[in-house]
Amino acid sequence: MAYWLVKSEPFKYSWTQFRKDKKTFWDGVRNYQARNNLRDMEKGDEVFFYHSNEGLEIVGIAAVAKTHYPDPTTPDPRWVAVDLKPVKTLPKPVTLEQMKADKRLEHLALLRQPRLSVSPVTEKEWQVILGLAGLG
DNA sequence: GCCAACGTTGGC
DNA sequence: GCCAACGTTGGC
Repeated sequence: MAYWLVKSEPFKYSWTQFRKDKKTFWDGVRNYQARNNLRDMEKGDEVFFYHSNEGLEIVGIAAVAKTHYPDPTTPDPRWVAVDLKPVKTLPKPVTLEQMKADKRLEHLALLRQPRLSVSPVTEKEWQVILGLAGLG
């Protein structure tokens, strides 16, 4: 069981929309590191859903519903997609500011590589963020 | 295989 | 809307 974090611009695809859809394809990733992370996802892995540009906060938790398959949005075989389903909305969203301010999260991949759209989260970091979200 | 140019992302 | 950071592309 591993933990991840995905980013989405709320204008493009928001958490609210995701909850309504009950499920989504996580596609359109065009970065090798992010792609490798997608490929490493196992069914049941949990994933923080982060709003970039607008909000700048983790708003919910999703889970991997289906492991990687070829990205249907491109004929290029290099890229993959996964299916995600929403698990729960955070009682208190965790902002980027909060995470930056927390010494325990200084190695968080999101903070070190802000441009990576799919990044790993360690179990320790996961627990810290759950705590900040009011789920500790 | 290197490196400059360019495009994209995302925080501010 | 700007700009810095970084990944990718393409010429040599």
